[in-house]
Amino acid sequence: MDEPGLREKKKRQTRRRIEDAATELFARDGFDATTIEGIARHAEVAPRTFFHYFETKEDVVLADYADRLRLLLERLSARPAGEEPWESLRQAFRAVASDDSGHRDAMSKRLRMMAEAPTVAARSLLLQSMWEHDLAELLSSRVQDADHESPSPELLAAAALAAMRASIQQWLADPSIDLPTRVDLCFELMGKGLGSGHRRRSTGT
Amino acid sequence: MDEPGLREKKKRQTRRRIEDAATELFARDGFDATTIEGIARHAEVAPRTFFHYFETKEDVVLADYADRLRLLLERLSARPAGEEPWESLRQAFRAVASDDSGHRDAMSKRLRMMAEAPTVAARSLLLQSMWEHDLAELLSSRVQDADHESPSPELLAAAALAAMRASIQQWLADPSIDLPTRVDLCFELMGKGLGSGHRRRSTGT
DNA sequence: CGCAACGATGCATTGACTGCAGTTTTACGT
DNA sequence: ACGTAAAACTGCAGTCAATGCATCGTTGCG
Repeated sequence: MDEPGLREKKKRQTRRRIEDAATELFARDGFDATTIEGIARHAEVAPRTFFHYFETKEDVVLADYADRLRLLLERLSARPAGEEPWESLRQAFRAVASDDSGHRDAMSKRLRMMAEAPTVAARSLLLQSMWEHDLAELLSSRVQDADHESPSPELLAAAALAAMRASIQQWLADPSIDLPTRVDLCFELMGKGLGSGHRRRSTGT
Repeated sequence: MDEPGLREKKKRQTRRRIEDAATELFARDGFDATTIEGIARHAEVAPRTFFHYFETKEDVVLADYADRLRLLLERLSARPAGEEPWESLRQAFRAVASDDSGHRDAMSKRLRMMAEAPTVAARSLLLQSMWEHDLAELLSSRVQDADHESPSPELLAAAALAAMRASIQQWLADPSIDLPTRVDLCFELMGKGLGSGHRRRSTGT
C-alpha cells in the first residue's frame, strides 16, 4: 500500500493542499459560495486537478471518512470469532469514537456546514450507507448460525450506524459525557432493547 | 389545506404531468441520461417550470415521500398518550408499510435507480433524516418522564428509520413475507434488543 | 540516456440550478 | 361583466459543478 517515492509524496502533498485550501475557504465564505476554481487557485493547482482527487465538492468536507471506515472494519475484523455480533460492533465503534474524541471542534464545524449545505449532509449519509453495506457484508461472513430469530446483518449494521449518529449528535450537543461513553450507552440501550419491559418501575406514579 | 378551485386543480395536473413524464423517461433512458429539458418537453411545460414543482431532479423520484411522512406523523399522533414510544412507532410504521404494500414494483424500480444514480440515494437518505428529525420532535413532545435510562427520542427515531429501511430491503429481496410483517419483525427484534441473552437456547447444538 | 507510466493541465462541453423580468391565467370584489 | 391583485407560467441570461479528451511535464526504471 505504501510507495514512498517522490511521486507518491507529491500526490499526498497536492491532496493535502487542496483539502486545506478548501477547508479554509469553506470556513471563510461558506460551502456554497466557495467555487472549485477558488479552491484550485488557493491550492495552486489547476481546477481540473481537483477532480483527480475528489469526486465532488462535498467529498472534500468528508475527506476523513475513508480512513474511519478502514479503521472500523479493521477493528471489527480483529474481534474474536465467537463473540456476539452486537458486542463486536460496540467495541469496533468505540474504537473509532476514541479516535474521534480529539476532533470535536472540526466535527462540530462540519455539522454546522451540513446544516447550511444539505448536499454535504446528503453525501455524508450516502457514504455512511456504504459503510453500512460493507459492515453488513463483514458481519455475515463472521456469523455461523443463520438463526431466524436473530437480527440480520443488515439490521445490525443499520442499527449500529444509527447508534453512532445519535451518539455523535448527543456528544456535540453536550460534551460533558465523552464520545466513547456515549457510544457505549447507545449500544447498551439498543442491545438491551428499545421496547417496553425494561423500565417498568418508573411508569407508575 | 384544500382549495378545490381551478387554480389548485391545474397545479396538481401540471405536477402530475411532470412526474409522469419524468418517470417514463427515467425508466426508458435512465436517470442520468434524462435531462430537465427532456422532461419539460415531454410534459409540455417550460423547463423553468420544472423547478417550480421540484427542487432537484432527484426529488421527482421521491415525490411520494412527503405524503408518506405526513401519514407517519399522523398515525404516530393518533397513538394513545401513555403508550410505550417504541410500540407507538411500531404501529405508525406498520400503517405506512401497509400503505406501501401495493407498490412493490415501483419501489423495486426506484431501488434499482438509486443503485445507478447515487445522488438519488443520497437525496433519499437526506429526506429520511428530516423525517427522523420530525419524528424525534414529535416523540419528545409525547414523552413525560425524562428518564436517564430510557432511550432518547433521537435514538428511537434513528432506530425506527433503520428498522424501516431494513424491512423494505428484506421485503424487496424476498416478498414471501409481506412488508407489514417484516416491519413487525424488525421492530420486535430491536424492541427486545439486538444484544446477547435473547437467543441463548439455540446456541448449543 | 531513453522509454513507459502517470500525474497535471488546458480546453471544450454539458446540464443542473438560480434570479429576474415579463406574460398569461385565475380569483374575487364591485 | 369588468378591473385589479395575486399567482402561475415562460424566457433569458448567467453561474458553476462535473466530465471527456488531448497534451505536456515529471518520475520511475532499465
